[in-house]
Amino acid sequence: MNPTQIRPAARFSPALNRLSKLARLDAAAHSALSDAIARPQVLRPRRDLLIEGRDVPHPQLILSGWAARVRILPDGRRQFLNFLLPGDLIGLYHHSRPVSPTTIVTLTEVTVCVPPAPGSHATLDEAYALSQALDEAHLLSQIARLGRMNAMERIGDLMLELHERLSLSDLTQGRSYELPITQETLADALGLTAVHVNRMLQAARRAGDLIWSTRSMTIPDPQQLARKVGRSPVRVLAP
Amino acid sequence: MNPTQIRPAARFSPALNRLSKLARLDAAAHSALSDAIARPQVLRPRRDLLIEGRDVPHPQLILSGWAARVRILPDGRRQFLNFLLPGDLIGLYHHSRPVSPTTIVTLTEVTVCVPPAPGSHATLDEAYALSQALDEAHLLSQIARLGRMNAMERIGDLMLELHERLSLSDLTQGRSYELPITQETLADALGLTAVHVNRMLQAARRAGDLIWSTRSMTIPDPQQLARKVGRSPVRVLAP
DNA sequence: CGCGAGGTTGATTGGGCTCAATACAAGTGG
DNA sequence: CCACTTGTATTGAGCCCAATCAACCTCGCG
Repeated sequence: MNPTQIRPAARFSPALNRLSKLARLDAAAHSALSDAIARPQVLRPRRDLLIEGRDVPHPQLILSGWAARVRILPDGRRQFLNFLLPGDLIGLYHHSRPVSPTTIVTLTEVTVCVPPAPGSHATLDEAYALSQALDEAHLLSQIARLGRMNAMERIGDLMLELHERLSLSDLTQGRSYELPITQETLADALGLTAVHVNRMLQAARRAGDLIWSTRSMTIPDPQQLARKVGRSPVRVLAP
Repeated sequence: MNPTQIRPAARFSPALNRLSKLARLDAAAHSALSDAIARPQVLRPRRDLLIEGRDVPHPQLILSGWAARVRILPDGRRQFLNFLLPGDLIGLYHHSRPVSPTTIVTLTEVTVCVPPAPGSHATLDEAYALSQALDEAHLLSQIARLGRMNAMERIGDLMLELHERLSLSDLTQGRSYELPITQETLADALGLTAVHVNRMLQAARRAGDLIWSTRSMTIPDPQQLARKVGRSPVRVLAP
């Protein structure tokens, strides 16, 4: 079956699911979101979704594919600041005339839409706020990762985070998930070189911690890996 | 003159100034903020302002002193995620029952107050949103710093950022500012060891880039240093 | 005067980088 | 169908930046 023939609501259900799980959307919010999703926009890989220093015209919701915030140093060194996955919001600010603090670039083919403006549905606003809080928590984790973890721990920790995040939008298959990025991209997210990431991934496989093959990642024992790298799950909500 | 005898509005003017500069506060917002500032709370160094995983009871505004978000790894490694300076807001979330993603600890004696709740003054909300956007931009910078800069660049870049931020609240004296933290604290913010920070600070002095003495930092030529470490100022607002 | 925190210095080690070559698969055009 | 290109992954050798370990110094302060 050709995936383009699937109804948007079904094709982009991961993004919808994520927001629905964050806050229980009422019928009106859900319907407004569905309407927005019905007007998707597709971008090829390596296209800019936002550009550092430019005005942010409106927020966007990732419906499918992977993107990343990126910062390039004057001499060409590149750092991916965080990954943006289906269900993630970008460019959502609450002040007037916002300017993007970073460029956001697509890593794969990406589908986005313009979500309902904040302030129209209380439950949706709650989902937006939660999404933003999660985003902040992930940035903080990224800082600790880069500042105080060694290469092996960084990789393990990030792979666990991605599993955690993707499972929120039902994009995991048990202990596996699609990881549609190159080792070089991974390196630029982890503050390492591609060569070293390659060696560490092999070491992780030998240790039975991570199995990477053909754009897919498997974590045989997430609990054990979490213990090994000293990771605790991200939480922003009281139980 | 004993500083405790100064009126709160004057003593804590740096924090007030910062928020006033972010958005032009109208009289009502300014007065509400002044009322809040009139009920300050003082904390000694090394006290927790928020604890990771615990409920956030209400937002807080730093009136004086330095604090930091911190993450401790199970084996004791410590990473300061960002510094919190006078005028910075903490624990401001827009969803119900927020939980703090990190512990926040005072580095010096710190004065805080509970700022007016969001939603009561439009200009104040604008200032809150801008403050939050700046905060996010600084987190992103911290990620690039840790991921892709060497020790010397990290130090220069952070010292420039602090100068930039402190000047927003008029806490700079020309090219100098008070830096009331130890080299070990700096090391934990920069993902380095205290020993190495010490060596690099000496090298920076020899190079004429930074002059650190008795808790005070001077940047003889900010422009030149910015060029040297490849830094561009943080902006979140269209001009 | 003794103590402790913070700062300084030297010697050594090592994790991750650099440079370089090779392998391999997917296109792509002749 | 093959030659060629391009992007990605892999492997090896050597080096360097920052960590580690260990003294020692300085100063404020009880």
